[in-house]
Amino acid sequence: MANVKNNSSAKETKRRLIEAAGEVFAQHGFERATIKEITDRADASVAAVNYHFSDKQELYDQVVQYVHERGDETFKACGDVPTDLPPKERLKAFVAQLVSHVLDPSQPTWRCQIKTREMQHPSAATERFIEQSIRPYVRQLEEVVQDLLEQPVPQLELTRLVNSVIGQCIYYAHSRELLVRLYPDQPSPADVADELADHITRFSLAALSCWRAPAKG
Amino acid sequence: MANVKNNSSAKETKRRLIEAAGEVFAQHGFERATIKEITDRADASVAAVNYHFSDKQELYDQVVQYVHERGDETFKACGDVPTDLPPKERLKAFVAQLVSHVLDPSQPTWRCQIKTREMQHPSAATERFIEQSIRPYVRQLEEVVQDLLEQPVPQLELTRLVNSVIGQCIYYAHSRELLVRLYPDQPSPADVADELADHITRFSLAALSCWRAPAKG
Amino acid sequence: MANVKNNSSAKETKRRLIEAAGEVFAQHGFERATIKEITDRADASVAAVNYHFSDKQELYDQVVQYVHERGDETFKACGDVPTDLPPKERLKAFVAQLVSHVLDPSQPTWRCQIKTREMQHPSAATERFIEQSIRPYVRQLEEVVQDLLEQPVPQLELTRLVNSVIGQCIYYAHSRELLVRLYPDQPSPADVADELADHITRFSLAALSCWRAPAKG
Amino acid sequence: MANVKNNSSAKETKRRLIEAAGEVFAQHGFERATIKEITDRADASVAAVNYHFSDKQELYDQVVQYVHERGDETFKACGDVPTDLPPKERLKAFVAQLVSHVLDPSQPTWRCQIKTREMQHPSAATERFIEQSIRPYVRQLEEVVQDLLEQPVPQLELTRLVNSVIGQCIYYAHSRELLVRLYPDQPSPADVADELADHITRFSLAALSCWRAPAKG
DNA sequence: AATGAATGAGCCTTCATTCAT
DNA sequence: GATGAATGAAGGCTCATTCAT
Repeated sequence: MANVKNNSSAKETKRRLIEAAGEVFAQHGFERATIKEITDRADASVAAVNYHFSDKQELYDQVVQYVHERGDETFKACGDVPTDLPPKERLKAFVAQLVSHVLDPSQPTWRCQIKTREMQHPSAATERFIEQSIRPYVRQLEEVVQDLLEQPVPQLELTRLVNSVIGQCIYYAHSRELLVRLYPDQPSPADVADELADHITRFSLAALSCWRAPAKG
Repeated sequence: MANVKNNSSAKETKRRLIEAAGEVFAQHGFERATIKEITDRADASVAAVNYHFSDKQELYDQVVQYVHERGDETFKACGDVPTDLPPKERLKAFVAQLVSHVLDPSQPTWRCQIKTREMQHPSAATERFIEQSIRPYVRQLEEVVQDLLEQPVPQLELTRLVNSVIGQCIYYAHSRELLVRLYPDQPSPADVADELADHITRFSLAALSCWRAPAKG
Repeated sequence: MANVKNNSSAKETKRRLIEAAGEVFAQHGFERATIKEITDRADASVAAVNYHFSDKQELYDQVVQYVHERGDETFKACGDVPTDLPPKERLKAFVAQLVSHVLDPSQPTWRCQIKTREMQHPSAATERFIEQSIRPYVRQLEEVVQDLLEQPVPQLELTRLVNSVIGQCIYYAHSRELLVRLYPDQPSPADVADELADHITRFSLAALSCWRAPAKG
Repeated sequence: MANVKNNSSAKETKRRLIEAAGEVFAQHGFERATIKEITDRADASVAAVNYHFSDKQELYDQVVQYVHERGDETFKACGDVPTDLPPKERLKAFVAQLVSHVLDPSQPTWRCQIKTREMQHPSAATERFIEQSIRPYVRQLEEVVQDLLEQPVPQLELTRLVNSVIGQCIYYAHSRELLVRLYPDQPSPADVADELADHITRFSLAALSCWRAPAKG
């Protein structure tokens, strides 16, 4: 009674549910998250989830979908980095994109947490995301790295070089909780994403500029 | 299998339960893991968990404890790296220790998974582990990195340099599932841990040898 | 029987549950009473208890509440006994009210049993009942007894006189099981409540009319 | 280890178990009482109960037995009241015995609680106790009351007169919790058992001395 | 004689899901 | 279109009891 949910069109309700589900799934994980908590936050009834979505699972899937949409944009933006830029600039752009993507403080925290969870146990939607967004990104990054080297290197070595770059970036997202504890007095990574991107770029450029192929076996 | 419970001392049973719990917790996470599945694998009754441990939670805690014991050994081993070794050798030793720790193929897979989960949402036991094992390791690594540089750098910069080294190592553990999908044809990281450690060492040494302080502002 | 759940509004279901719970709690006590037995009698599923009430405990509390509601009416009725009636008549009215309250054969047996249990280990609801219903009753009874005496008596003595009256009444409720065994051939107290009230009134009037203060010390 | 239970003969252990069980059964009731709590208090292992007694039930029965033994003594003591004493003195003695029995402060509290519980739901042992101890007591009390009256009264009336006497006594035991709440500032009944016995005797004597048979119909 | 180890039975509770309205 | 009412399934936990030692 007096449950005035103004402009509660079906779409609006679905959006509220996804938003709320994102928070709850991020906080508790899929299993521990309860539909009741989600619908409470979304100001809906428990039956609403099974009405608008078929399942708890289906709701989760759509949350994941929703999370990846932003990622798609981010990574596609890398496709727009002009190919005629100097390789150093291109590396800088790629690193900056990745760092700002995983640390973007304008994004609600739960998106990053969902993404981290998904990367550990990829669902179908995430596998698609890997293929459609991450793989092209990695391919292009490989090109950039190869351009920065004096001579061609075999694929395996190129992959590892790229991994070294990406690993530095992802670390701040994956090990967030560890870093908070190890360095409680340092600024939160999300607040200095620019500085970190700059640091990683310089570290990687330094390494690549001095790179020598390993002596075999 | 192994339904022989003849020499079932209390300790033996507890060990079996922890072992089984490790697998199940790693596979499903704390919530989804059921005591029944654990006790089935350990060939015990569900009540056994509440007898030997008081709780499902207490069982999980002891699993975490058990996991960290190995980690303690690994990281303490780094304390034994002779301090009079050349800095390059020391870096190599530290990287090798970390990589082999997170990828150690002789360890059951679930230990790594539990550790990853714990690092995302550290329990009390993990917080202790961070303080007692990881922090000393990081401190020493900072010294090594500083030694490799021509001149002293401020703490924040030193921290980020260390992060760049560690990030490369952890990446192979954290993004295991992603890497499997991106490079289905490449050897599993765990099988070439030595090569990876070598690569990361060389990449980091190259970067540090060319390192220049960032221009301020 | 009565498996017709057609007009099953929420209130109706709650009522059925409370009714059934009353019987079962009375018969077995809180601990031994099982939700299953309650819901079986109420023709509901075990989960219904946690839906309509949150707890087994909450259900019990509401049963107690329900029991006391009748008591409230009874004792409040004593407030309506005209104060200008002769004291003998007022005593008779008070005794009759109390006896009929504790023995009321129109009430299901379980109400009395619950009340007895509660009086032995009062819950919060029962403490409220004591304050709101019993204490005013006792106060008024004290006045009546004082009026029946030739001269004022100290509070402690007055209290004991009132206790002597009340004790006679309650005995038939508290020692029901004992009386059944001692006097198997006598009519059940509940069936001769009027006679008992009359007897107790006459016994008490006789005592009070001859009452002399005790010799001190 | 170092579990020095000096002089722990079998009998001694049984006694400790019964003592502990009495406390726990009194506090929690049969169902809620756990063997673990009992054996903890008795400094024994949980298996000891099933070893020394066969059952939880059997343990409870022996506790009841133990409780009634004291009652037997008390009530049998009434048989020793000289029959040639004046009826008033005999009444006084009977009331004093009953009051001191139910309020005896030298007895652990739990005996009274167990007894109260048992009177509400008599077990086999209690039924025996009723027959062997209470019935003779009531018989004798009936004789005393008859002696105090000017003329013979029918059995039913005699019974009710006796009930009026007994009811006053038992009230202080049964309604202990109620009295504590109604009169928080008055002395505990157990501490003034003598005064109460005196009061009840005088009240009853006053009533009986003025007693007139009810007008029939 | 006494107990540590282990368990089966049963209970309360939670939760996703269904369905009549 | 949306929900209050209700439930089946399953899980964690407690506890009296058993048994080998």
